[in-house]
Amino acid sequence: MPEDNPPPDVSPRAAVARRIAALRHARGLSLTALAARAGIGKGTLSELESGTRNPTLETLYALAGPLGVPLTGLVGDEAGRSVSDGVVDAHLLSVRTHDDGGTTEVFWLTLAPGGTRISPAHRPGTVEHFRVVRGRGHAGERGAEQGLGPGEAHSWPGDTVHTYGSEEGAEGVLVIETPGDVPGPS
Amino acid sequence: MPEDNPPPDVSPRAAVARRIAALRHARGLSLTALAARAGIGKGTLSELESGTRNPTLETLYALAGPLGVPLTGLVGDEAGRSVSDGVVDAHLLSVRTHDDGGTTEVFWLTLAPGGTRISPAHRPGTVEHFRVVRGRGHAGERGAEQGLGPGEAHSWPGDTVHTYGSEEGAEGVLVIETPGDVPGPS
DNA sequence: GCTGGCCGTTCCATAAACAGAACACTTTTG
DNA sequence: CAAAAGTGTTCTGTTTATGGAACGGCCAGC
Repeated sequence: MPEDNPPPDVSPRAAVARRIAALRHARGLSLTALAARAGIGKGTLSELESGTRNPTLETLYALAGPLGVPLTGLVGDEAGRSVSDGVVDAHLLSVRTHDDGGTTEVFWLTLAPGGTRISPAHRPGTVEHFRVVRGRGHAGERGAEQGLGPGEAHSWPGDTVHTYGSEEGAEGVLVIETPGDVPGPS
Repeated sequence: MPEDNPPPDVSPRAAVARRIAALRHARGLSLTALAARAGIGKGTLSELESGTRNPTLETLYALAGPLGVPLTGLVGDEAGRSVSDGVVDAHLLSVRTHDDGGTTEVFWLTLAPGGTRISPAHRPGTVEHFRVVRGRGHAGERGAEQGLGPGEAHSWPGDTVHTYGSEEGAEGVLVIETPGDVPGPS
């Protein structure tokens, strides 16, 4: 049965809702005040921030002005954001979803000097490719890491435990390919 | 004269309309095909591209996936400029300028079916790397192109004439490394 | 204690965005 | 040359996002 099992809420609606509410609070504006400045109904804004509504482009545009952000600041998804843990900084450049449900993610990876990060296994069939652009580093399946200098690349299965690291620091392009077509329940 | 000079149309609606149409053409998708992949009505998409509709957030999100761009790529101003000549669509994901003046550019390349593009030599020392993610294509120094399928990669010097092409269409990640060496004043 | 102002939420009628069908038109195929 | 398959646009009824009104909760000032 197609039970609607909403995961952790990845919907763009919830993300935008959170972002608007956060920006409004940061500006010290009340819901009523922001609605007035944006020229939209306060009920609209209320339900929008609670994630129960699916705003139109023009509603978002009306809000972007008074909030002092470009439209991309409201809808900005994870692309362009960095995830950093002090050792590895992964800057997501692109996400592609393919017909079969597989995805291709492209990251700019910055490895801090002297650090190593252990990454858990991803889903079966995942493949990772890392091309070093600057510095020297090492990456690959744990126990089978390969040293890499500028211009060198290495590929490995992402569905086992793997590591990234560098002694002197390194930067490069990381491509993660996740397969689609998980045998659905049918 | 009370001519209501129709403004250059700065409305977000028209801008998004143009962007979606441009991306769709660059991918070689028909309106019908894109609507199907996005899971939206074709009438919806038609009127959306003509600028007569005010799309909701979720409609935009549905389109972003099949078009292979983040949401910001649809509503953003220049977020990731695309250069297309009908055969090759190069979507710039990232540019890095290094200390020595060298640069690394990361593109998402979409090769239209049945086309080949000849690219002139870049500056000496430039190196290009192309990794195919979907479809099949060929790339490399002219006369020494290499056939590539999903997951395969090829590197070649960018300072000679080289080509990109595909019979059935292909997509992948292209990395162009330009050396520093700029006779900087210092 | 009341009273008035502002807060955010919930409800309502209207306008419009939606999916899909019907359409005219062009290109391909036999 | 006719049939078939493709293109994008226009029309339909249904769904839903919208602005505004009504509502209860909270705090200040008389």
